[in-house]
Amino acid sequence: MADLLRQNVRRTIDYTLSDEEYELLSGFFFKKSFDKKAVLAEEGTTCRYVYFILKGSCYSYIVNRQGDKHAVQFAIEEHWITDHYSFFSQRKGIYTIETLEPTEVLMLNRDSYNKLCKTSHLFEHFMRVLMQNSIVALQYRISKTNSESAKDRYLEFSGLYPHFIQRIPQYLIASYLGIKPQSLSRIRKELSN
Amino acid sequence: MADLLRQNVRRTIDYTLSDEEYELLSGFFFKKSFDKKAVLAEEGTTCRYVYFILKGSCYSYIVNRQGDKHAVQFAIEEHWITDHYSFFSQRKGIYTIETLEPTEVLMLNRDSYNKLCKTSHLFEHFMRVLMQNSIVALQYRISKTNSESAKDRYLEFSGLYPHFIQRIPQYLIASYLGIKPQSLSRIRKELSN
DNA sequence: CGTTTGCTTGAATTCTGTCAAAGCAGGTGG
DNA sequence: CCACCTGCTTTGACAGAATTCAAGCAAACG
Repeated sequence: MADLLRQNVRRTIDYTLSDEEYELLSGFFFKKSFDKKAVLAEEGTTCRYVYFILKGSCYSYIVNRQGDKHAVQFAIEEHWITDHYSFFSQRKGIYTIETLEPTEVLMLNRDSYNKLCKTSHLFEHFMRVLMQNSIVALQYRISKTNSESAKDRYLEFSGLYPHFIQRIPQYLIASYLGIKPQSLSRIRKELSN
Repeated sequence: MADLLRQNVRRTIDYTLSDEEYELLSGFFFKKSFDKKAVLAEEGTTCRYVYFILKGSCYSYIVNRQGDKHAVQFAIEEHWITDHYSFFSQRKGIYTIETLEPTEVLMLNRDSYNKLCKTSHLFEHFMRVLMQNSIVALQYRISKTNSESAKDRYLEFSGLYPHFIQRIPQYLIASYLGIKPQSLSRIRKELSN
């Protein structure tokens, strides 16, 4: 799909951009391709972009004091990803974002983001609804993390995001679910009986 | 503070509402008082309002299959709370929101919320930034839940929200942190040595 | 003043993590 | 084209952390 961004706007706020509107909007983004394992944003340095995935996939993770990586978010085609903390505050990032495959993205920097929000009520609306949806998902994830067993969380995850199960290595899914790869392996073994 | 809402707008988007703007805005809200343990929103029924706390405190929780309550969010003065999922989708709620003390709130229903967003770029901006801030906090909480021990999570929580420790019963804080009250009690004992 | 509610503590159990090793698959270079 | 390497998954034995069950206690409440 060439106009993945236009499609995303339509899906999100049920509004179809005219050709002029679409041209205007996409003028603020620029397209870029990354290899597998490329770093889009790095802990310790300011995250300067929000990324919209056109093709490929990536994930964000945090590193704790012991040096372990913990997956925070996955993003595939038509998903948005950034270090929200760093991007909005312009402070040092706390997450690293890395591609899982060769990946093509649209990038929007902070100035463009601000300008779009300021000059276009429609864009601000779009962003508000995107964030609304994120909050719903994040809060749901938190409540499930605290109230369900690892097995049930895995079942729910694989039900909600079957395409992720295909494309994302198991040790990252384990870390996303807050368990070790060995534990996930045992859960899967138990479920296969 | 009489104009807690005006103060919240100023703090959030660094903009001071004129008297007319403030009058116009607050005309969409209505004020209401609740007893302790009053239910503001209930699992299974559509959540019709977002609440802004003027005085008092409340919390949202989810109930799992085993019937255990799990605290999802706490809200005190100048905080916003709702069942985001239900409020925005207008479907049956998945969280219950209950007061912890006698509590005074401003309530905004879905129609007013929509109308405000549609007619006022400023309000939409305000909401967008509120949500942006929520996402930062929620994502941070998820990453810490998955990467830190219960002890470290408690230490961080009590450092970030010392006022919560004062006002919120320990068993709810335990549930917010994803552990049992007995475990939190043991953690606190260990920390006091 | 008795009842309820929340916090603490102990002992036994269950679940997840840790450590170590082996198996497996895909990719690379000889 | 095959052998090897590397990264990921699986498995087993054991250690450790959190839960469960149960009891006791103190403060708050009606």
